[in-house]
Parts: sequence; C-alpha cells; structure tokens
Amino acid sequence: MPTTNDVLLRALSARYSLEPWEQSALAALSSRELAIRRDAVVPDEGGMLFLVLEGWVCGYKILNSGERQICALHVDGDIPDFRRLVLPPAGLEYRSLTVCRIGLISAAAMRELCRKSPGVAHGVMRNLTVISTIAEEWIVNIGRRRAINRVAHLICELAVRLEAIKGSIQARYVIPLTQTDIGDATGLSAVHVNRVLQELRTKRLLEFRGGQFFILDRQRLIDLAGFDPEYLDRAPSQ
Amino acid sequence: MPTTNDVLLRALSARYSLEPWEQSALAALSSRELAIRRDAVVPDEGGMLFLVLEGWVCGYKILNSGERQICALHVDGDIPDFRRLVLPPAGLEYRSLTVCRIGLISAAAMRELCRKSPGVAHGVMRNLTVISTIAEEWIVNIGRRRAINRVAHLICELAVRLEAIKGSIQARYVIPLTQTDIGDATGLSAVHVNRVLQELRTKRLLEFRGGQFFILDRQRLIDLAGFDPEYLDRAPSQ
DNA sequence: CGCTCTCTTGATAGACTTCAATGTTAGTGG
DNA sequence: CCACTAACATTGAAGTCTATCAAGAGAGCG
Repeated sequence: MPTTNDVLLRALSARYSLEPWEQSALAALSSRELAIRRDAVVPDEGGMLFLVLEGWVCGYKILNSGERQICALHVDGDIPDFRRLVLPPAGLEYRSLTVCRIGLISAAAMRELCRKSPGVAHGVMRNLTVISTIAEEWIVNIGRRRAINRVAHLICELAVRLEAIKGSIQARYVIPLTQTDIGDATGLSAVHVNRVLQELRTKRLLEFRGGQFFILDRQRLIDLAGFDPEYLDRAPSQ
Repeated sequence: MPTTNDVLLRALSARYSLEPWEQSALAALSSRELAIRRDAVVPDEGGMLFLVLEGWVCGYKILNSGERQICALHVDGDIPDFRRLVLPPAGLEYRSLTVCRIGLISAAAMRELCRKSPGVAHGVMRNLTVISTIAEEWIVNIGRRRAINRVAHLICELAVRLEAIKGSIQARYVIPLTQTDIGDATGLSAVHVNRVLQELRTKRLLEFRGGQFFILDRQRLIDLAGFDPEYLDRAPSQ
C-alpha cells in the first residue's frame, strides 16, 4: 500500500539518489489521496499533480469525429502529467481503466521544490524524458507497423513495464484493456484488434482470457513486434 | 546570424525570465558551431547537446523492414534532443533536411548548470514538455485521422511554428520536405501524399511549388485538419 | 547532355473499417 | 438458483482507403 509520498520519492529517485534533505523535503510535501472507480475521468483539480498509486489510467484525446486516440497508458507508480508543472493542461484527458488509488500533490509546491532541489529537478526531467521516449515509440508503432506487429508491440511494451514493477518476467500479465481500448491505443478498430489477437493466438505467441495475457513465446513475440526490450531501460547519463 | 549561446538563451528563457547571473552563465558556456550539408546525419558527438541554429532537422527511426518513421521536425531555434541531458541517446537518429548550422554545447556543462540554476532547469523542463506535447499530437494525428486531414494537420502545425519564429502569418511557407518526407512523418506512402496534396489544391486550400506552400484558406485548412492553433502556445504555469 | 531526384499518373491489390448480427461472460435482483 | 441485463468478444460480408508496382515527366546539376 504505497503512499503518495512513497511513489513520488521512488519516481524521482530511481537510479539516482537524492540527498537526504531532498528526500525529507519530498516526504514532507502534503498530499491527498483519492479513490476513483473504473472508467472515471481523473478530476482535474486545479493546480494538482496526480500520481497513480494503484491501478491503470489512460491519457487520450477525442477528435471532432468522436473517435478516441489513447496517447499513453499508465500503471502503478506512474506520474502521467508531469507536464503540468510547467505548462497548463494540454487538452489531454485522463481516465481510469480500473479502480484506482490516485495521489495528489500541489504542483506549486513541486515547482518550488524543483527550484530548491537539483536532484528533484533532475528526477522530473528524467520522467519527462521517459514520457516523450515512449510517445516517440508509439509514433513509430502507429505510423509504420502493420496491425499485427503493432498490437504485438503494445503488448511487449506493457509486459516489460509490468515486469519492471514486479521485478521479473511473469507467467501472466494482467492488462485491463478491452479490445476497444487496444484499438484506441494503436489506431485500429476494435474488430480488427480482435482478428489480430486471434492471429497471435493461432501463431501460438499469446493466449488471453478474462483480461489476462499469457505470453507463450516471448522471443518470437518480440521479434514479430520489432520490439527493443532496452528502450525503456537505458542507463541515465548521470 | 544567431549564435549558439543566443539560441540557447532564447530557448530557455522564452516567456520566463532568467536571473542576470543565469543569463551570463548561459552566455559563458563554451560552444562550438558546425555547418552540415543537406541530408546528412547530425553527428552524435559524444556528450554534446545540439541546437538547430539555422535549417531543418528531422528525428526518425528506421524499422527492420527498412521503412522510416519521422518522429519530429525541428526548425531554427529548436533543441531537438534535450533528452540527452538525462538519458543516453534513445535510438533516434537526426538528419538534416536542408543545409544547416548546428550549435554544440557540452551536455555535462548543461547538467551542471541545471544543478545550479533553477531557471535553467525550468527552461529545460519546459522544452521537454513542449516536445512531448507535440509528440502526443502526432500520435493522435497518425492514429486517428484520414490521410487528407493528417497531411493538412502537419502543414498547419509547421505553419504555426514558422509563424512563431517570424512573428506573423505569412503569405508563403518554405517547408523543405519532399513528399516522401511528408509520408514518413505522417505514416503514409509518398504516392498517396501526392494525391492528397493535389486534393488540397483542388479544394483550393493550398498551393505548392518548388518547396513552398501557399495557404490559400487558412481557416478551412485548420477546420479540415481539426487543428487546435493554441496547442503549441499555452501560457506557462509560472 | 545525361544523370539523379522528385513529382505525377494509372492500374491493381490488400489491409483495415464499417455494419450488423450473434455469442459469451459477469453481474444483479428476484 | 435462475432470469435478465449490459458489456465485451466474435464472426461474416461488403466497402473504402491506402499501398504497391510501374512507368513517364520535369527539374536541377555536373
């Protein structure tokens, strides 16, 4: 049951240690916690930065046509909208895919802390960097891969991210996305996602039942996806 | 003829003023300048951060299949790979679309300056934020728009960015992209880009000759693209 | 003048979407 | 425990958008 401040500390200090005073300053930030149900908009509390303590959240835009494009998926420990520290909310809406625990921290307090603490500022930069690296990979995925490779790539990415949380390769992956969600994340129709998933099953790369995915042949799935398992996992410069 | 340090200062202080000592620290950073020809890889000088002083640069990835996806386009005054400050190069390659003047600054020196100067750190965060905001818009564009709207959207984005540099709406826009480049940026084939551009011409939204685009009906183009003219231009939180 | 790169055009094929119906599952209340 | 509902998954058929292939036309350049 990690608290908001635990998650914040971990997100900002991963692979890079903060000074003790920076850690205590983070721990001292006042925070609030929020439980939200599945499929709810994460409330845009003015000037608050939100953290995903537990659960899944997606960030998306709705087009004039009414279609939805999911731009990012976030799991336990993620801080989806770090950009709010610097610029006002950017037209992206966040919605829960599962029941969630959400942590809230004052953006102004975080800005103030960034100003005083180089380590925290560095952590924020690293988070912003990872977010844009993932976004670029999505651009490549959606822009240039066939449907089957595209869906495989998304699953590889999510699997690797879940492994990073759990610490090891899993037998099964709980990915609470409907086929419509997968379509909205990959730029495909739900019907086609269904067909592609069946093809992945036929190829014996993947099994799925009740929101759980079983990766049957990890290496072949990675190969099919053209997935680079390192891409989320590069050592920081400093 | 802006220098590397000019561009750096402008990129980091836009809409947010740095303290005099921060400005002088930036001005005092030692920099190098580099002239590169069209269609050349921007050399990945170990540990150097590069700035586009003049010209156009694209960041892209090549898939196993040999296809290319352009993930970002950069013009005068942009700092494409700010991420290098925090993480090592991320598989993205940068290539010039025109003859370019490139500025180089030591990433380690910038990191050191970020550590000492909250204003500089804030400027870096703002740049990282803008980069990921654009990337998200590209995801939406590529994922959910039809070819014609997609190309229109790219042109709107580039037009707005060029306007920001020039300071006003232009009669013509020099966009040195081949139709193949536009295809690689939008996830389309060059042949289809050609047909789409002709359709935009037929609709009398756009004219193009010799690498120059003339936007004939700005409002209708924006409408067709579903473009939000504000999206690059939100006021900073602070 | 020939070379290369880019743009253009037509024909054909294929990937993916849309529409519509049916099956499946889990949850709810009687 | 069963009927009822709603959400999601699955299937088929038809249609559309976009890719691919191939060839020719212009334009710039040595």
